[in-house]
Amino acid sequence: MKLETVDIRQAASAADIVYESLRKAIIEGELAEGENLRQDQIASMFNTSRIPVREALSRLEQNGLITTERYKGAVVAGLSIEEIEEIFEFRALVEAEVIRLAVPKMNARTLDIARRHCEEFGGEPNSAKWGEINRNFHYSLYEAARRPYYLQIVRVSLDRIDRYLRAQLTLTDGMNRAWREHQGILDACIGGDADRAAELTRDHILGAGRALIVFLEETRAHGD
Amino acid sequence: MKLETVDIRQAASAADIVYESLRKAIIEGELAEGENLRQDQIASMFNTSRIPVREALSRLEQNGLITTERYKGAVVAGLSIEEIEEIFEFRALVEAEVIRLAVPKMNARTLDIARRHCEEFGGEPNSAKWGEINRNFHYSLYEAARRPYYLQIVRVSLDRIDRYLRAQLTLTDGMNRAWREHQGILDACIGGDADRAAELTRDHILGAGRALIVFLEETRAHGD
DNA sequence: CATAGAAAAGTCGGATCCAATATACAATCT
DNA sequence: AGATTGTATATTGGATCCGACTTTTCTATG
Repeated sequence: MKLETVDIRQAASAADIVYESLRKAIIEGELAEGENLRQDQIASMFNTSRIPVREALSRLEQNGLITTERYKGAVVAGLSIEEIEEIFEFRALVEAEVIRLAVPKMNARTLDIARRHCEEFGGEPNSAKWGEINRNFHYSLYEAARRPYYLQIVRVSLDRIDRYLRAQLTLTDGMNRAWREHQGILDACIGGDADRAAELTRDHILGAGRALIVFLEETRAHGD
Repeated sequence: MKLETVDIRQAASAADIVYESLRKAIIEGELAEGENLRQDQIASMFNTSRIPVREALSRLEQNGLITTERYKGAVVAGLSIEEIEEIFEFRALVEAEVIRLAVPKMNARTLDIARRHCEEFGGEPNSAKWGEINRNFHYSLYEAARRPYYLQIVRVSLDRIDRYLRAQLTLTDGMNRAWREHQGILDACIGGDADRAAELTRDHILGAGRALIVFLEETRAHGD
């Protein structure tokens, strides 16, 4: 007898679940910058003890999403203008290289998936979904590079600024511009022009970063 | 009355201490690849309970130094040839950029410190100290870039391959070559030639990576 | 003697309990 | 009244205990 076996031990630990939930809540902006995270409170939300919560918080701190102070607790991390600039500069460097490495390895299927994500992006005015769609588009192209180490770092970098990006894109009219630039990047990939795809990706990220900085300097100057 | 004030809050938790100790032991190769890490064994070593140990292990896993499996425990992570290649490629990209950004900001003091680290490197045949000296040299130059985010990522990347690097450099004669290349990089920095410093750094890292791969393919092929 | 199955030991993840520290607030003194 | 000190509460970090799962060992049986 042959059975379709399923690995029942997906056994995501409680800590995994808490970690993923909090990560999602932070990058989507549900938990505001500076907000306190009480271990007890989180534990009761998830019907668990504080132990897995502490492990989750420890991981979040490693990834820069929260800061903790001994005997004081955890707060959602905010980023200074300088830190945001640095992260965008870094992303521009790394993601441009990733897509340069990816283009020669792309096949029709990759490009087709990316094209669908790109179109999806155009017709979607919902900001909550925007972040996911944006990620899907970029990652669908990056995957072809077969560079898991790069991608993991890109993911962590993006996590830290996703929240700000979304705010800026929905409040200003950055989404149309982002869409056009995505189309340009996709065209370069289809044409097999790795250098051009890299250059456009770099400009796309740096441009978004500059727009975000301008936006933040305005809002932060006028007190929220 | 004036007192010499001392911060009595020894800000290091037990988990911090365990984490740093294990990290050091792993990157210095004292804990061999594949070695099992038992929680209560480590706990008794540090005269503590398993709780801080678990937190330390969780952080080590986030940084890729160990892998854990539910109910089975943690083992020191090994890297495949492909993973090592990818990390070197990544380091070459990022560290070249960091030094390019750093050169225009270097002052006499920075260069003097770097020069001393470089000389120290030449006269030191002890492999245990080599890793530290190598790091000091590179970081003393990188610091000038004032890019904490880049540097943190460089640090984590280096942690993962430090062990292999050291093995290769002591068993083959890579140290003299590394020393010469360090001198070249330092000269470019002194001359204020950012592009040249970046190019040399890139070559330095990629060259070390290639040498390491050759070394590993030999040793791994012939069983240990 | 080999092997399947049961029992025992070892290990990990999570719950609960205790200690250390911080914060808020009331009491006291000038 | 204002500042300072003591106290009560809240919160975190660590220890111990318990249940789940894996691995190993032992035993019984063909």
